[in-house]
Amino acid sequence: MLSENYSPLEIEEKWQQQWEAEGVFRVHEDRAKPKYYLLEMFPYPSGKIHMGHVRNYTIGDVVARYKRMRGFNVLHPMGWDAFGMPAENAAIQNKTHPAAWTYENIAAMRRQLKRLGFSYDWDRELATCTPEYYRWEQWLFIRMFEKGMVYRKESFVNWCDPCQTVLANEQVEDGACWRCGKEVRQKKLWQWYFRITDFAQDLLDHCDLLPGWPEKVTTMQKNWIGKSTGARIRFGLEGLEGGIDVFTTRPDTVCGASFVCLAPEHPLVTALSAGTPQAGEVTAFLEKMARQERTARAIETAEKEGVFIGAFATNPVSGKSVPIYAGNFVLMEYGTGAVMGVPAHDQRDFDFAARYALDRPVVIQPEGEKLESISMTAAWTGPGRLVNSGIFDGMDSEGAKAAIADWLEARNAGEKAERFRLRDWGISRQRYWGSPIPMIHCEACGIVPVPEKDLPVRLPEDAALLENGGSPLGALASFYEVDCPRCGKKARRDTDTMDTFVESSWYFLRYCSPACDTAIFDTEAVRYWMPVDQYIGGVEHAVMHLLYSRYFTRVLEAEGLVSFKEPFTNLLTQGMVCKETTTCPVHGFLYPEEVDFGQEKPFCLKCQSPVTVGRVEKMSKSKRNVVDPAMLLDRYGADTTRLFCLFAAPPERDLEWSDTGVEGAYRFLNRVWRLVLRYKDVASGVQPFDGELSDLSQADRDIFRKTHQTLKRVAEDIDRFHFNTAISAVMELVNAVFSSGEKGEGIENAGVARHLLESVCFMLSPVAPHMMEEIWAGLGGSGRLVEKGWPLWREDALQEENVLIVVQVNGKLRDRVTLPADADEETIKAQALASEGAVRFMEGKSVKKVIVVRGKLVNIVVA
RNA sequence: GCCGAAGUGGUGGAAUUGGCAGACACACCAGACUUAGGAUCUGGCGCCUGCGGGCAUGGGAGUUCGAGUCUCCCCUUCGGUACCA
Repeated sequence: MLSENYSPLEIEEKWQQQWEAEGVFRVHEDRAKPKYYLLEMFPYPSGKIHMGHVRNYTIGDVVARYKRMRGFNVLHPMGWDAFGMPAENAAIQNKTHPAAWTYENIAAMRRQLKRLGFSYDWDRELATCTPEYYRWEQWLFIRMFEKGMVYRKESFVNWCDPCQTVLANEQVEDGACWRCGKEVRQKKLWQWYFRITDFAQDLLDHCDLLPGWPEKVTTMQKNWIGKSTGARIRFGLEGLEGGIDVFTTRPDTVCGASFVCLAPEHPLVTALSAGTPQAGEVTAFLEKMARQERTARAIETAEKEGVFIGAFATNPVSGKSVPIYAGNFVLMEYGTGAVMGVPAHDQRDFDFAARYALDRPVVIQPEGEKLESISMTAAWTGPGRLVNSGIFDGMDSEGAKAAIADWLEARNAGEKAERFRLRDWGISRQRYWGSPIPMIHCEACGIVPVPEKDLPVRLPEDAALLENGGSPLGALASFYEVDCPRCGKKARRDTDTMDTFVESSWYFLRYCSPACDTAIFDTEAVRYWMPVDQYIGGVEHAVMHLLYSRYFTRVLEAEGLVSFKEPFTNLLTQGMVCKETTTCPVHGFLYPEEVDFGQEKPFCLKCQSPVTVGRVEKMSKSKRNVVDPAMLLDRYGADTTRLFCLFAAPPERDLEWSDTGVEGAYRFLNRVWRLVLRYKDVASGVQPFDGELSDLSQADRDIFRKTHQTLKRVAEDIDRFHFNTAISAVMELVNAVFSSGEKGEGIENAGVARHLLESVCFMLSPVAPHMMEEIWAGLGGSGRLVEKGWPLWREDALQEENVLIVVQVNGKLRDRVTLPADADEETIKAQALASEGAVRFMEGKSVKKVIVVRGKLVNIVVA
């Protein structure tokens, strides 16, 4: 039944069809079994899969298949994050419809994923661009609106010109758009916001309650949420009513304030400077600031710049009068938009004071040092004792923070305060290919949600997509002209669509009951499957997607729709797939086929210049260092591709592409095939050996023992996601069988051979499922491997008869002795002391101490 | 600047708790089989060596009978983040 040669393509197609026909990966809630929800981040349907997908989904598939074999009821779904701008851009370029483009891509990528043999329950497939999906997103939006969790406001937003849309703060990287990389500018716009900041504290607190997440990711989330603890302090306005609120993390330094500085956008700047001699200068400064891009202002490590606005403030603690400035380094959107300037104890304030010749009184004296205002070259930001601070003199800075805040609170001039860096999530997008926001603007009634019976608000198919600009829905009268659901008068439908990150913030819940058309999800199904036991994806989603998903889960919990706060119990962030780049001084990055590597020094085939075979970087089209998975599948098949991805590097680390590495993976599978051919006749028609070890010959006993040891090692390695060492353990076993066969000691006992072949088959089946299925069937096995239990190892069969004991003298390896595994400590010690190597190095010295570690080593300490 | 992770042969990487550093693989070298080998099988493969051994996990100190692993300092690389008050 097994063919002479391993022919992957034939085998793979056959088993993929078989699995599909039998529906072996279909799952249902089964309360008899423990559940395991395994999820990989779903892809954007760009058209074809890349190596990053292959790696991500291979890791997931190994775990899914393994967990099934370990008796879990495994939910392993796949779907499409299908809304987004590439579809729209492609539509404009190719004159197709985004929907057509998207569905074609989905079909193509589905075909590719199927070719890789992933064990998905395809019956649960979903695409976020279908009305069946986004209908529930609109439903939830309305529910959030009714509870005040979503609101509308006009403010400055990040605007990307090429993409013609708004970006959330999380979507701006280094002042540039996360998708197209172009610089982002600020624009004032009416936008819908999710009140994610309401959950800032809760999201932060639970970062420490996610032991299954990499610390790296929780740290990034904590930093993003960015909580600062300090105080709000109210400075009085000299000669006027009211005051200026500043936020500071260092209330202990308040007596060292020598100025107050406002953000240029702060309303008090114009109000206070009006009518003063400085008014003209202030206006000029504000105009200059307005002209400068706000992000540019933030990016530049620009020199501090400001202007005195002609007014003075009163320090509520010291009573001192200080000048008020407007300055470029103060941000309106953080804190209160105003700061107290303490030059001696804050570096920014120090720089600003240096430029405008402001005082820098010292109010914190560090231990064992004496700071002098005159001689300081940098601010002292460490701890110390308070000086020049009136009644607070002598206190330590840490204690003074609370004391001063309390003192201020008692006098109604301030209080302890907390600030978060996290801002509300702006989700309006002025684009077409997204979920319409289900709201109607009525002149009489204000903002009115679309009634539930009218959901979904379908995305119209006939919107015109314009090369540059304007919201496509905003130009489509048939879409926006509606009657107010409340008063019936003419009203206007909201023409923005939602950020596509909204769809990916709850898709994991929808997989539990993807066909449910009466609710966002079936409560019972969610109760059974959620939370996701293991989530796998790229670390690039550490902030955006993972934070939004945690937020959404909290919203649903607050609404009583789910009974947990954290959607993902365990998270694995896999590394990138990288490859070396080749650069020509004239033509830039080159494709490998544009280079002649045959010469001593490789050169560019276009211009003959010598090229640099450069850094190993993430595979990307622009760097021209991509490997197309389709090519691998055609050449080696899915099993080899999967094996390579798992063997070449541990999952969290970057995987460096290697042509010869793939060859190696292919070679190993061929070797396994030959091993099976060698023993399949002996092993056919018998049961795996399960008797007494003493009934076996020495050689068979060694193989049998090694097989059991390998079963244990592989299970433990997969449990902790060390797929590379799991595979190497099987390689060792295969090597051992080959080399014992070479010595003329091939396996004699048919049961031992059977046990070996079956074990190899089970152990490799999560990695190379097609080939193993073929072998299993060829050996006369019944059923499908995923439905089988993982073979258990026998404790008694793991035990070695003899152990190798390392003999050290003063910690250096000097000899090795082989002893029966059950030898007692005295025997071990005696044998070690008598060993040749030990004797030689102990000569002329006296033994001080002998350390015996049973089963491992003896260390003889001499002097 | 701040936060985090990582530095081990020519290369990718092993080494659950402190206990033989370099498993497994790639590359390379040699042998066997062969008309042939880019197939297969077998063996070798950290560096130095006077063949006794010595030195080796980014560098330096420390703890320990014993350190890739623990502690402290420093260096490099890669991520994240930044006038956040």
